[in-house]
Amino acid sequence: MTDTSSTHHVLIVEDDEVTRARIAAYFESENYRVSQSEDGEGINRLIAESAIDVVMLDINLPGKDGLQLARELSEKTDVGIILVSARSDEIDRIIGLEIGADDYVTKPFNPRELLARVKNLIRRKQSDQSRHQNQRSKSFSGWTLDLSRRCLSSNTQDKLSLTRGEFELLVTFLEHPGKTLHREWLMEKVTHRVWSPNERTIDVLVLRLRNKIEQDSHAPQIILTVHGEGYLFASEVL
Amino acid sequence: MTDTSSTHHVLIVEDDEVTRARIAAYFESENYRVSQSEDGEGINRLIAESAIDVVMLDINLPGKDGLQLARELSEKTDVGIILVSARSDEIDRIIGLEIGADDYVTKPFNPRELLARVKNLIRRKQSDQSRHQNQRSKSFSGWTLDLSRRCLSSNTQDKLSLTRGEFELLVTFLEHPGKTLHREWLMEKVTHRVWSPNERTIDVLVLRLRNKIEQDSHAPQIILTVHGEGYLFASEVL
DNA sequence: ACAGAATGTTAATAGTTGTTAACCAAATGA
DNA sequence: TCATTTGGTTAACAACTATTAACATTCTGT
Repeated sequence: MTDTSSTHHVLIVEDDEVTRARIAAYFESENYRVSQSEDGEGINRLIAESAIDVVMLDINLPGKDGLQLARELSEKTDVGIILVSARSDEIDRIIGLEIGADDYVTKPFNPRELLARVKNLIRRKQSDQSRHQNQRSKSFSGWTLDLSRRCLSSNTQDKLSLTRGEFELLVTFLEHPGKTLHREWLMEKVTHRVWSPNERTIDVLVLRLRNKIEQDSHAPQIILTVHGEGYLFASEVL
Repeated sequence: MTDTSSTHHVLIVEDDEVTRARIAAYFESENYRVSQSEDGEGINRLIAESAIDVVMLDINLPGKDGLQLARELSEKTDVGIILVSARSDEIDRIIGLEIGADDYVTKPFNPRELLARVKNLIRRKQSDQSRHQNQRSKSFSGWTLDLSRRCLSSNTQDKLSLTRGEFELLVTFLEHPGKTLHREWLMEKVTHRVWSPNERTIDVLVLRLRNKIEQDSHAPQIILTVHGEGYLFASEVL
C-alpha cells in the first residue's frame, strides 16, 4: 500500500521570516515535508486536516499566545509539539504549567539539535503507536474488536464481520478516541487518498460502520458527528 | 521453500544513479537477481508482489523518508532490510534497528562489505526458515499439518490429504501468518509463475483450501480476504 | 495410452466500495 | 423569527473485486 505520507510532515510556526526559512530549508534538505505559518492563524485547521507529525511552535507570536495554542493542540489533536522560546525562564514556566508539549528548545538553537529532537519525538510517537498496534484486541462500549481476526464480537450479540474499509476506519477511530477527526485526515489514513471537498466517501463509511455498531444508528452514541469539523469517537477504549 | 530461481533476489533503493549501477553490477556479477529503484516510490508494491529477499535501502531518499519506508516494510512484509546511510549518526542507527531493519551500513562502503552483509542476512533468514521447516508439523486452530507426510490431521475429524498446490499454499500462509499476502506474491511462491491481472488461480486454490480447513467456508475464520489487497492467514501458528 | 486426479480457465453470481443526488438538520443573517 | 445557506445523512446505483461452480486442460502412475 503506497502511503501518501511516507515522508514525515513538520509544521514550523515562527514569526521571524529569516529564522523560519532557515529551519524550513534545513528540514527540507533532510527530506521532510515542511509547512510554515508566520502566526498561529489557521494552524488548528491545518493540523487537523493534513497529517502533520510535529509542530515546532514559537511561543512569542504576534497576536496569539503560543502557550494557549499549544494547550489547544494537545487537547484536540495527537500532534507532537516542540515549543521554541527566546528566554529560558519562560521555559521554566511552561514546564510548570504542564501544557501538553512534548519537548522544548531555547533560542538560539542549532538546527541539528532541533532536528534531533524532532526525530526523537517522531520515534517516541511511533513506538507508542506500535504498542497500540501490537495489542490483540480493543474494547469499547460492549464491543471487542479482534485486530488479528478483523472481526467484532460482543457479549450480547453474535460475531460480526467488518469489510476492509470499515475495519480500517474503526481502527483509526480506536487509535484516536476523544479527538475530532476531520474527513481529510480520515481519508488519508483509511483509503490513502486525498479528500476533495464534497466527497462523501468517509460519510458513507461512517454510516455503514454505525449501522453495525450503534444501537440506534439515527442517534449515534459511539461515533458522533461534529458539525463542520468531522467525526469523534466518543467511547472509552480499553 | 525453493525459490523460483536458485539465485536470490535483491532490491537496491538508491537515488544516486552511479552508486546504484555500481552496486547492481557487482551483485549481478555475483549471480544475484537485481531490481532497482531510484526513490521509494512503488517499492511497497514491488516487494509485496515479487518475492524479494533483501532490500538495500538508502535512508536519504529524495521526497521519501527511508526510515518510514523501512518501518512500513517490516510491518507489512517479511523482507530482509539493510539500511544504507551517509552519516554515522547514532540516532539513525538506533532508530533504524528499532524500526525493524536487520542490518546497517554507512557510506562510503565497500561493495564487498555490503555483499557480505546481504549474504549474512540471507543466511540468517534461511536458518530461521529452516528451523520452521525442520519442524515436523505446524498447528493452527485445531489443525496440525504434517510437513513430511503433507497431510492434515485434527482431533475432531479424520486425516485429510492435500494436493500439492493446497499444501504449498498452506505452507506459504503458515510461514507468514498475520501478513496480507498479495496474489502476485502467492503466485510466485506457490506456482512459480507470474500473476497476470484477472487471473483467478490463487482465488480458486484458496477456495479449495478453505473448503478443507474452514468450518464454514462461506464465513472463513482462518484465511481471510482483504478486499483489494490479497489474503491474510489470521490464526496463530505454533 | 488410459483413468483418475490435480490444476487452470471461464463466466455467472455475490459482495464491497465509491459516487451521486435527494433529503434533512444545523448554523447564519437579515 | 424565518429564510437562506451550509453541511450531514442516506438510499440507490455504478464500478470494481472476490467467490464459486462447471468445464477444460495437464499431469501422474500404471
